[in-house]
Amino acid sequence: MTPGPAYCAPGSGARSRARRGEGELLHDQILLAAERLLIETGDEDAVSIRAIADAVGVTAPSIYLHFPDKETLLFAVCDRQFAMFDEALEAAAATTDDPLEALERRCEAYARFGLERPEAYRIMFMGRSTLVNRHTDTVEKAGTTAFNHLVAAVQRAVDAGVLRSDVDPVEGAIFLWSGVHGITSLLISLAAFPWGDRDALVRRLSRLHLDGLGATATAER
Amino acid sequence: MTPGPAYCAPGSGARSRARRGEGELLHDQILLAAERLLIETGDEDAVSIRAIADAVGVTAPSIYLHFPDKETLLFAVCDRQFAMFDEALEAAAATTDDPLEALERRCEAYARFGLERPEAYRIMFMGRSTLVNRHTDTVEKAGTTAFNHLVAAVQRAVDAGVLRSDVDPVEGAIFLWSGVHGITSLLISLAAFPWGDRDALVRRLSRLHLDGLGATATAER
DNA sequence: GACGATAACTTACCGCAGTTAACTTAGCGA
DNA sequence: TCGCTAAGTTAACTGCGGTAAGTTATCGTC
Repeated sequence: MTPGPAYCAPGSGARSRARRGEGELLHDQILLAAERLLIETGDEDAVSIRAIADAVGVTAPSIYLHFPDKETLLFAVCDRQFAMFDEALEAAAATTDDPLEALERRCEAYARFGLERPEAYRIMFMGRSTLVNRHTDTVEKAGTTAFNHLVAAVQRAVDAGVLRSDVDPVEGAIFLWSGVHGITSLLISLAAFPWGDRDALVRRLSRLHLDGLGATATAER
Repeated sequence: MTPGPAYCAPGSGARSRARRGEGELLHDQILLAAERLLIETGDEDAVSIRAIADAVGVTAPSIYLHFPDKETLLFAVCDRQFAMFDEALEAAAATTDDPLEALERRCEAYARFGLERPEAYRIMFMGRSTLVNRHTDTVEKAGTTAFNHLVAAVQRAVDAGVLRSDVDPVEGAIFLWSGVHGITSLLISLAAFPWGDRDALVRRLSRLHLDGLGATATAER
C-alpha cells in the first residue's frame, strides 16, 4: 500500500551465472529467497519480484525464466511450506492410540502449523477465491491428503464408539476442519483480540468440537 | 497482479465542483463509488484510487483531500458495509423466543452476511494482522457490539437451561464465533471445494456447535 | 583450438499503482 | 471589486509486475 524503499539488502552479490544445464539452480534459489523474505517480513507485499531478484543476486526478469508470474511463485513458496503439513498432522495423531485424543492432537497440530506459517496459511486458505482457484492444484495438494486423513480419523473414532454413531465422517471432518480453521484464521488476522493463552484456547475449542460430535469420555479423562 | 487497463468507465463526467463548505460531498461520493466498485468487481485490487476518482468524475489526488490513504478509505467502505452487521444478527435472533434457536439463527445470519459481502468480510476479518491492527477502531466497531451481544445470548441460553450450566459465556461465544467464522471464511476462500448446499451446511454445523455446548433438545425438535 | 549453437542471463522499456508538491480556479464575505 | 481560501487540478516521483530484444558464456563439434 505505502510506497517506499522496499528492498534494502544490496543482494549477496556473489552469485555467478550457472553452468549449462544447471539453470534449475536459479529456480531453487529463487524459491528459497522468496520463502526467506516471506517469513522474515511476514508480509506478502514485501516479497516483490525485484526484492527476490536482488536477494538472489540477479535481475528481475530472470525470475520469469523459471516462474510464469508472481502468483505462481508465491504459491510455489507456500507449497514448500505446506510440504510437511499432512505429515505433521499424522505424526501428532500417531502419538496416541485413543482415536479421540488423536483427533484433538490433530486439531492442535493444525492450529500450530497455521500460526507458525501465518502468511503461507493466509495465502493458501484465506485468499480471494478467484486467486485461490487459479492455483487449485497447489491448494489441493496441500489440503486434500490431510482432509482425507481427517475423514478417516473421524471414521475410526466413530467405529471405536467414542463419537456418536450417526456422525457422517465427511460432515464430521468438515465440522472439525472449519472449527480449527476458524480459530486459526481469527488468531492470525485479529491478533489484537484478547484471546488469552492461544494454545489453551485451541485445546478447549477442539474439545468442545469433539463434544459436538458426541465425544464419549474415555477412562483416563 | 496482472497489469492492464483497470478502469474503463469514463467517469460519469457530470460532476461539478462543490460549493464552499460542501467539500464533504465528495467524501461521501468517494465512499459510495468505492463501495460500488468493490461489490461489482468483487476484487479489492480493482478498487484503485484512480478507478474511484474516475468513477466519481474527479482526479486521483482529490481523494487525498478526504482520506489519508487507500487503506483507510477501504476500511471506511467496509465500515459502511458492516453498519448493519450487528442489527442483522439481532434481528435474526429476535425472530424466535427459544434461546437456542436464537443462537442458531444468529449463526446463520452471520454466515449469510459474510457470504453476501465477501470482500468486506475478507478485508475486516481475514486480513494480515499488521494491516487489520492499523484500523483497530473500524474493526472493533464492526465486531465488538456483535460479540457482546453473542456473549449475552449464550448467557441467556445457559440461564434458560438449554446449554450446559458450566459453559462460560465468553468462551462459548468465542467457540460459536470461531466456528461460524471458520465455515464462512472457508466458503469465501475455497469456493471450489465440494461443499454441497451452503445454507444447509451452515445450519448443520451451527447445530453441531450448539451440541458441543451441551444443547438440550427442546420440545419442538 | 576456433566456431557456432544455445542456455542463461541483462538492458531497456511499458503501463499502472499509491502518493506528494505545487499550482489553479471558483465561490463567498467585506 | 477585491482578496481569502476551499476545492480542486497538473505534473511528477518511486516502485510494481511484466515483456521484448539484446548479450554473454559455456559447451559439443570439427
